[in-house]
Amino acid sequence: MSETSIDSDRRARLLDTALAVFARYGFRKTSMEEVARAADISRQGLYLHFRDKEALFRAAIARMLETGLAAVDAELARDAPIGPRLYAAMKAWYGRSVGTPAANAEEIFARSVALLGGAMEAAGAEVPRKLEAAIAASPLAARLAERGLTAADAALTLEACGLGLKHAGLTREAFKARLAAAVSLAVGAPVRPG
Amino acid sequence: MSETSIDSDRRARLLDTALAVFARYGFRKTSMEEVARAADISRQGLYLHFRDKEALFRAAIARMLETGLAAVDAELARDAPIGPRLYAAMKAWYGRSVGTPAANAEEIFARSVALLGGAMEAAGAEVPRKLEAAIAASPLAARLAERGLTAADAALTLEACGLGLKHAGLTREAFKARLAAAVSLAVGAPVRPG
DNA sequence: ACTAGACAAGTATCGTCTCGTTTGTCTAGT
DNA sequence: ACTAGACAAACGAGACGATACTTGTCTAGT
Repeated sequence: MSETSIDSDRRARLLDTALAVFARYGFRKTSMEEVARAADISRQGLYLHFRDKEALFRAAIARMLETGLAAVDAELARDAPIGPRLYAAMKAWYGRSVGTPAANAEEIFARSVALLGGAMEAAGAEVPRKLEAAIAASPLAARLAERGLTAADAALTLEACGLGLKHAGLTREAFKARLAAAVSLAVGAPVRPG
Repeated sequence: MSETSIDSDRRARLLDTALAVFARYGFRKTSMEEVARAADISRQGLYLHFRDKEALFRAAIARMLETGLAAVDAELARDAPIGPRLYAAMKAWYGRSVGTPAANAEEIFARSVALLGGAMEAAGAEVPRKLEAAIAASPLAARLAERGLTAADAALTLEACGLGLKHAGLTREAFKARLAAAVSLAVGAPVRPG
C-alpha cells in the first residue's frame, strides 16, 4: 500500500461521495477539487489516500461493484420465497441507477471498463450465476424442470429483463412494477413490488 | 406531394439501400453521393424523389418501422402455437440489427427520434401491445390468469427481455438461443430457436 | 493525519483561420 | 423520368496560438 491507512467507515463514505460526483459529471469533467469539496476534505487529503485520480475512480467503482454484489448475496440469502428474493436482489443490482438522469453514464461505463479491466464484466456476469444458484436451490428448479426448462434459462432471461429495464429510462416506480412482473412470470406466481 | 411519382417497388428498394448506407456510416457521415451510388442512381435523381437528405432519411426509417411492424403482425398471425409465434415475432423485431457491429447505432437512433418525432416511440410501444393481444387470444392467457398474471405482464416482460438481448451485443446465434429461453419461460414450455 | 498555499507541466477550451467536401439548386440535354 | 455538369453557400475537419484550468508534487504548518 502506498496510501496511508484510513478508517474504513470514512473511506467508504469518501468513495460513495466520490462516485456520486463522478456519476454526475463524468470522469473527465470531474476535478479532484470538486470531489474534495463534496467530501469536506482538502484536495491534498485526497492525494494522501489515493495515488491519483484514476486510483480514486477505480476504488470508487470497485466499491460500488463490491457492495452491489454483497447486496445481491444478502437479498438472495434471506429467509423468504424465491420470488421476493429474486426481486429484491435484482432491484438492488439492476435498479441501482434507475431514476437518475445520468447523462454521462456512457463515459463512466467506458472509463470503468478501461480502468478496471475485466472486473467490470466479471461482476456483471456473476449476478446471473448467483440468481441461477438461488433458483437451483429452491423448489422453483423442480417446477421449471417439469416444463423442460433449466435454472440457467430462467437466470439468463431474468438478466436480460434486468438489463432491458435498466436501460429503458423508466421511473423508479415503473421499474419496480415491471421487474416484479418479470419475476412473477419467471417463478409462476405473483410477486409484489416493494 | 412535392416529389414526383415513383414505382412502389423501386422506391422500396431505394429506401432499403439508403437505410443500409445510413446504418453503416451514420446520418452525418453519409453523403447523398454515396447513397446515389449504392442505389445505382444519379445524385440528382435522389433530389427528384426526396426534398432533401432529411426527407430521404425519414422515409427510410419510416419504411423500416413499417415493414418491421408488418413482419410482427405476419408472424403473430401464423397458424402455430403461441410460443413459436411470439419467438418469431420478437426475432423479427428485436433481432433486426443483432450481429451487426453498428458502431454508430446511437447516432442513427438519436437522429431518428429527432426527425421522426413520436413515430419512433409509437412503433416501439406498439410491439408489446401486439404481443399482448396475441397472448390474450391464446390458451396461454388462461394459464397465466391461473397464476394471477395478465397478458400485459407477460408482454411487457418479453419486451424488456427483447430490448435487453438486443443491446447485449450477442452473436446472432446467442441472441436466438436466449430469446427462445425467454419465450419458453413466458409460455411455460420449451420453444426451439429457429 | 491533515490543511494551506504555491509550483511546473500538462491538458481543455476558445476563437479564428484555412481548405476540402457536401448540400441543394440550376440549366441543358436525352 | 432521368442524367450530366456546374454553381454558391454552408459545413466539417484540421491547425494555430492564447488563455484558463487541472494534475500531481513540494514545503511549511497545525
